[in-house]
Order: sequence, then structure tokens, then C-alpha cells
Amino acid sequence: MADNPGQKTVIIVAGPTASGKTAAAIDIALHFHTQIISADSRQCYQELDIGVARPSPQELQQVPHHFIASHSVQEEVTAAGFETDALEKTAELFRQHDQVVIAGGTGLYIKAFCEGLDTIPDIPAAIRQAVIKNYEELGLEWLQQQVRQKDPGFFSVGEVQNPQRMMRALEVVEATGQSILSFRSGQKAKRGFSIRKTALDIPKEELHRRINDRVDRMMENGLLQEAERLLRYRHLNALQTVGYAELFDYFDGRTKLDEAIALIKQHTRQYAKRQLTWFRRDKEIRWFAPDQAEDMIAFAGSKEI
RNA sequence: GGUGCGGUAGCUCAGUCGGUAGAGCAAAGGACUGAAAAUCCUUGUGUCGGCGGUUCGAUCCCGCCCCACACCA
Repeated sequence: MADNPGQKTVIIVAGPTASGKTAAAIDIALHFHTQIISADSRQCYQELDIGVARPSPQELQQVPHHFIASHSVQEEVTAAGFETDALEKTAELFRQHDQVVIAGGTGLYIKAFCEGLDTIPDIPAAIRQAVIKNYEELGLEWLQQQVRQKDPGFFSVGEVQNPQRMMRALEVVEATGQSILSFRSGQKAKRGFSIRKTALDIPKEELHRRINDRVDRMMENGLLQEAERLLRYRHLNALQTVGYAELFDYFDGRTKLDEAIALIKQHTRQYAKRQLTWFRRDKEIRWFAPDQAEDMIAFAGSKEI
């Protein structure tokens, strides 16, 4: 591929939680004198701070971040919305910068940004509410029966035991009269810039140690109080989050505090594992240790494809 | 000291009317196009506390011992 000095580049910084993405992204952004778009489905909520390990005020001051504390937990934030917003912000930043850094642990958001999601019409709120309500009242069997009847094609290939997938398929047929499969193009979106994907990896034992330490620090910094303030939002999707759900159980008297803390650590480890599974599948990703910011910068700035 | 109830997978427990055992959670691996820190899938050989006895055969019955808990002294 020919050298193209005018080429715009998005640098992805992915990796499991607690692997050091924030610091690495800041190093890279400072080097290129640019800004960071967060790809994190929880740090985007202004009400969630300690429990989602939002970058500190000092870190946010070093480099402007976008999509951090930008939404309310009462808003509906989705991967599709992220794709649109992040693409828009990227275009805006490219007016002033040749590089943009996107850092975060939400694999689907990064995929949506890099490859695009197929366009599916918005689902009327009434339809979505009805599907959720019926599922909650009538259960998975009802859901499966509905999908089998209304979208047999998806039913035969989809995850029949996965209520979220079944509900999505149902709401799409109900709203559009078409199978969700009919919207799948199988094509990756073309973007007008190049993308360099990096991710951080550290030995499992060390990652677990960092996770455990970070949870202890969160508790010292007032996670319990933050969770208590958010109790009234516990039903919202934004609060179906490690670190809050366990403390809600504690407030209910269903667990002791030390048990809740142990569960937060355990669930965070499981989450990190799922992130690793997701990112490892992406062969475009180049993996680095957290202290290899120099190498990451060199890779990000290199011109070869 | 006595009585009762237990001792089964890393944890919590179910079960075998005697033919060597299974769930949930954990763990490991995986999937994942509008809830993604979510959701879902796959993987279960463990001296069934120890030693004896009865039996063709005991983890299951009997005896003794050890350990835990509860109650009575």
C-alpha cells in the first residue's frame, strides 16, 4: 500500500477491564496531540463513577475524553447509537487531528464502530415494552413459541435459550413484518479512515490481582455510598452492572457486605474473561503489555496495512 | 460425659428402598449485529469422613472411631 501522509487513522485501545487502557490511551493521545473517544457501555453514564472505574479528573484533564459521563442512566444507550455518535465525533476530530484514539472494553461497541451494524428500523417503544412485559410474565417458553411462529428462520438458527436474542428477533418481526435475518447484509461497513487495533494483555494472575485491588480501592473511595444513591435506578439497564448489582443485594439483606465484595471481584474476573474471549477472536488486534506505550505508539503511527 | 443431626465434586446440597452418584454455584473453554460490565452454550471419576462387619456386591445396613453443629448435663 502506498504511503499516504494525509491518511486519517483511528487507534483502538481495547483489552479486559483493569488492564491499563486508560493510561495507555492517554499516552498515545498525548503523543499524537489528539483526543479520546471512550468505547465503554458503562462509563458513558454520568451517575456511574467509582464503580465503573471512570478515568480520574486529572486523567480527563490531560486529554479530552468523549462519551464519558455523557448520558443519564435513564437514557437508552445502545451499540447502534454509539456507532453513530462515535463516527460523528471522529469526523469532527479529524478536522483538527490526523489520529483519534478510541479506548474501551465494550467489544460490541468497537465492532460497531469499525465494521458497522446493519440498519434496522427503530422499534416503536410500545412494541418493545410489550415484548419485555410478556416475556417477564409468560416466560421463555412463550417467547420461543412466538419466535418459532413469527420468524421460523431465525428460530432455527438463533440462540433459542437466550431471551435477549429471542426478544430482539420478536420485536423486529413485530415492528417490521420481516425477519431480523432479512436485515443482515453480511457486509462490513467501509470507513473513510484507517484503523489500527491494539489491546492490552497481562498474565491472568496479575490481572486478577489488579481487579481485586481495584475493587478494594473502589470500596475505600465510597462505592457503597454511590450504589446506595443509585438504588432507585436499580431496575434500569445501566444498573445491571458488576459492582452495583451485588451491593443492591447487600442493601436488600440478601448478602453480607464482605460476601458482596467477594462477588464483585469474582464477577469482574468473569467479565474480564468474556472480554478476552471477544477480543482474541479479532485477528486484526495487536496485543501489548501495559508498559509498552512506546511500542503501541510506533505501531499506531506505522503506515503499513 | 449423654442425646440428636450431619460428614457425598473447590463451595452449598440432593440421591442411591444395597448393584460405585447428580444439581446449583465456582472453575475452564466458547458464542454474541440496537440490554453487551448484559445474555447464552459446552465441560462433572469424586478413596460418597476412617477402620472393621454382614452381603455375590456397601457410599447406602450394623459396630467402633474421628470431625462439625445443636441440645441436655
